[in-house]
Amino acid sequence: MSDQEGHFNPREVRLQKLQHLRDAGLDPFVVTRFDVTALSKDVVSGFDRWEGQMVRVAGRVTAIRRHGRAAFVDVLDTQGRIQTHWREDVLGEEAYALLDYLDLGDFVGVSGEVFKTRREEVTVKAETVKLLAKSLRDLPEKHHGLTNVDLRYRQRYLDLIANPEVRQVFEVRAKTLAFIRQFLHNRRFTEVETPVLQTIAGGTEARPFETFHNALGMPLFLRIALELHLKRLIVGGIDRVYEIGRVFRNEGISTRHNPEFTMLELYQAYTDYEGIMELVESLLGELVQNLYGTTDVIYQGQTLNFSPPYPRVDLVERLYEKTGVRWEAVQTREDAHGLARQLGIGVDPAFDRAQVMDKIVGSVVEPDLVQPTFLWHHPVDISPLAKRDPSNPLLTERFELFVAGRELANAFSELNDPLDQRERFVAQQLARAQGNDEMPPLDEDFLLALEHGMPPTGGLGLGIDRLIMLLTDSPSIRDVILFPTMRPLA
RNA sequence: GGGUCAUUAGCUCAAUUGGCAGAGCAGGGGACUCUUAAUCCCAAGGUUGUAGGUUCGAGUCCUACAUGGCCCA
Repeated sequence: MSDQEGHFNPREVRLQKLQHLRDAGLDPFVVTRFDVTALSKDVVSGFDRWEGQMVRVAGRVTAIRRHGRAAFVDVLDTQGRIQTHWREDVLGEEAYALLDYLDLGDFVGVSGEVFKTRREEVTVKAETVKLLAKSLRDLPEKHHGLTNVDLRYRQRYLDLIANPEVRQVFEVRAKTLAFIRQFLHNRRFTEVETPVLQTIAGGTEARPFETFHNALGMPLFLRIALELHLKRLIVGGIDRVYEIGRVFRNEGISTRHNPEFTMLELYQAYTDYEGIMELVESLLGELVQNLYGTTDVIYQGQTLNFSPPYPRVDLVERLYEKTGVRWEAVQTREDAHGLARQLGIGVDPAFDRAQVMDKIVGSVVEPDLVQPTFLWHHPVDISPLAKRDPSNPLLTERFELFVAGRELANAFSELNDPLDQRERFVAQQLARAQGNDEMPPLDEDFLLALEHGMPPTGGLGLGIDRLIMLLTDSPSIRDVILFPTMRPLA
């Protein structure tokens, strides 16, 4: 490089280096493979077995420390960092000169013997070096890494390079999903995939995303839940069925909400909500034990113990203890808004009675539920898909699992009475007609399935992203989603 | 949707009361064969998010907009 070239920006300098390499017949982009025989962490932690062995390592260059006719080059591979030592007298002048055209961020393949430096660092003594890909852009700053939150999400690949702990979060996510699949397989569950594009997006209350199918000439909606299709499969005789899938809700974005997120829903015939409780407790207890070798997880400074059984808290009773008001006393929409006002809880004036009561429970009951706790026996008026409690038809056989004050799972004995289900759907249509656009339209096709007969069934929905947040001590849902929804830059 | 904070070199950050925009890392030139935040010398790098306004003078004060964080709904 001549003095004159010093004022070019980093990308131009790198382009010039690339051109020089191409001119010299060393175009990195024509290389198609490099047979890797060792990974960084394996070699570093198992040095006794690797000492003196020839290895071929490959990865991204993250640091170059030149000392005249020798240099240390740090290589980052999928497991971590390993140091390589390049010496002119070993590599030869020509090969060593590659250093003049090497930049941080480039990919190299290095082969050589494993040894330890005087400072006891496990190192590969480079005997051949090969540039495998050139990077035209700077890596994030080496001391502080990439801290700009916006850029971390937009350019997650840089986040993964600069912040090793990010990788760990997504490894835990992958292990968790694998564990759940194995756990459910052991319990004879079948994994299925059901439509994302639906003519009616039901199964819960939420505004859907709308799209359009050109050939059919009709609007379609992205699913907001997995529920109604999985129950159709219970009708069809798949007695234990589950799906882990993306659902989409057209709502605000926050540290706990991303417009698309991942749900586990499972349905097991011939059991009820108490059978599902046992399943959830076992699943979470074994999962945490499997991941961390203990049933304790520290989340935002609080130690959460996932070993079963979890306490059961009766929703109506707890609300009474906290407010002195019985659920049955709140008869009308006005009563509910009055109670919210009295408790100092701000609610959308357009909310109907059920929405307000949901909000009140969320404010006075749920924040106390730090350790894994089942909140159960929800009133039927906020549980349109749950079976009634035979001993009290105003309540349902339903539970929600709370951890760290947040809802993690929702489950119930599934309503399988097609006539009762129709009545509840019809009631929803009334709310829909009054302007509640979170209410799904009546799903006649689902009712038809129910009329063919659905066995008694326990069902569960569990938010995977929130579970991963708890397991990885992540304060924001965006920390557990690789590419969270972002507004594009102009 | 509301409030609030932030946006300065490729990256991470400074800049007193409104008074010459600076450093570290990365990049460029040079020295150096066991360094690891390598070290040493030299030079370069800026439309301070965008558009307006106030002022003799704006990174700093005002307005709008853009993007993001946090809190609330």
